[in-house]
Amino acid sequence: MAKPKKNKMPPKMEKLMSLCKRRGFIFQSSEIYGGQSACWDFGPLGVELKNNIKQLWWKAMVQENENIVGLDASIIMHPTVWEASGHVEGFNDPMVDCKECKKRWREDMLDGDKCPDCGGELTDVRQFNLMFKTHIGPVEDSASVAYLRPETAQGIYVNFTNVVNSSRQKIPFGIAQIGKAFRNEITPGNFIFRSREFEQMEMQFFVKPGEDEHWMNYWREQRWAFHQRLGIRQDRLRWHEHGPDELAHYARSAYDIEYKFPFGWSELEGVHNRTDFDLKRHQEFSGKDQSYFDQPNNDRFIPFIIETSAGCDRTMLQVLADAYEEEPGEKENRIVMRISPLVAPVKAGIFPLTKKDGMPERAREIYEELRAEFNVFYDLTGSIGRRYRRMDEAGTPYCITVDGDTAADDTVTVRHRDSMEQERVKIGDLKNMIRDAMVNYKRPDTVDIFDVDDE
RNA sequence: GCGGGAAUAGCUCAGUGGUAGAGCGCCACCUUGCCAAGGUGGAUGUCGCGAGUUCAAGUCUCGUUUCCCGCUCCA
Repeated sequence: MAKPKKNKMPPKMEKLMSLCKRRGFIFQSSEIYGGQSACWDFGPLGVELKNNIKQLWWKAMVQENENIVGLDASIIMHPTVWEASGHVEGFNDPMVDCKECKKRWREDMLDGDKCPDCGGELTDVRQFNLMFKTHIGPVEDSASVAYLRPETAQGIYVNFTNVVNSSRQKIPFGIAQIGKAFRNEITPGNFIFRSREFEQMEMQFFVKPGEDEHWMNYWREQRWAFHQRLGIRQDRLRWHEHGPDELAHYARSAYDIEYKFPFGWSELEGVHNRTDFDLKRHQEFSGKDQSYFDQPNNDRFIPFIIETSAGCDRTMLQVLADAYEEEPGEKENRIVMRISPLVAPVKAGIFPLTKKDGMPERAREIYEELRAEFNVFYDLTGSIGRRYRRMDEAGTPYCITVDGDTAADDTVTVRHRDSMEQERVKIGDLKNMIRDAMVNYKRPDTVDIFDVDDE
């Protein structure tokens, strides 16, 4: 098994990053200027994949649940929001470094002024603020200070009463949002796993106190099912329950879904019981009533919140890492991305077998027909095998080839990415074939030559 | 921020003081009836940046910037 080398990331991560750049999934931000650390740009294939993941999440939340509605809140919010949320206090960590062993500690977690590890002398306290600070208006004085949101959830909480009053939703109901969040991480890294600008997919579910643990269980099941829908290998997913010492200040219980990345088991998303902490705090800081009136039962209460909070970029990295495989080939390894057709950036490549006998023209006709419904790709450059392999790296599930028989019987060769098998398919059946694959995809059980040991 | 590593073509790298290189990839044409075949031609570099030493610096010295890995945290 491949062990990570010193000063190196795991081999599979290097391979994956290389492919992502080569094929146009992910580029480093501002690369021509030397790069901006922990910021990433999504290329032509990457933005398709990411959009597909977001659309699937939105469908699973908003479209398939009549008691969940959407929201798109502003990134810059009133600064008091972050006092109420605890971020101004909680995201300001006083840090000290040991002058001897160079370890870093949170000053408020230490007893003395000596390093707990080696007993060395510690540096003076430095404040680390995890929130990006900016200024509203042209003058940089303290009155105009503002923060980029470090999480999207608060945009939902502060709109709770707006949604109740405008949408006629009754508890229990949820508000879903996809959006960017920003954290000035001290330790970003592992490709897009932890970046300073990232995207969250959050659904906050408002429930009656006492029914909170029931809904925790319900949403845990729903979120687990989502990853199966993404076509992720199940043996690489697990739950992690937060122990009492891990729980955030707002949480009563918390579960994380973890994925076995090439760099180890890491958190993908959380399902948290946030109690009535958030709405109570906003009621306190804003002076506006945040309670909900249950008319049929003549009952007034501040709802509990069950939060499902997923990292969009992490989910994308999960899909990419789970998909990446190398198989021994005759000359060199075949690299194939086994991405589910549901979220694959390109659903099919359409090729003329040769440039003769009107094949390019016929292939373009099919291309025009299919691209009205799917993202498909036309290519006539290089040998047919080379074109197949290019599509393997893009994660394209089907290659459709027009050959000499096509003109006679209106059939094409369909080459399957996962099995590498070929079959004749009627041109008129192509759309249904792709639609069906997007619903019924089953990832083959394959051995990953880069797989890491269990921890 | 602290410690370590690194920076040469799109990618992987070679080049230890004397004209800037290879493989792969990319583009064009030829060839090609199904898994990175072959041929011909082509584009692409202030060797991260700035000083210094030297007749001469990708190469030696100093500085600097950036990235990567590790350290507290989390989506």
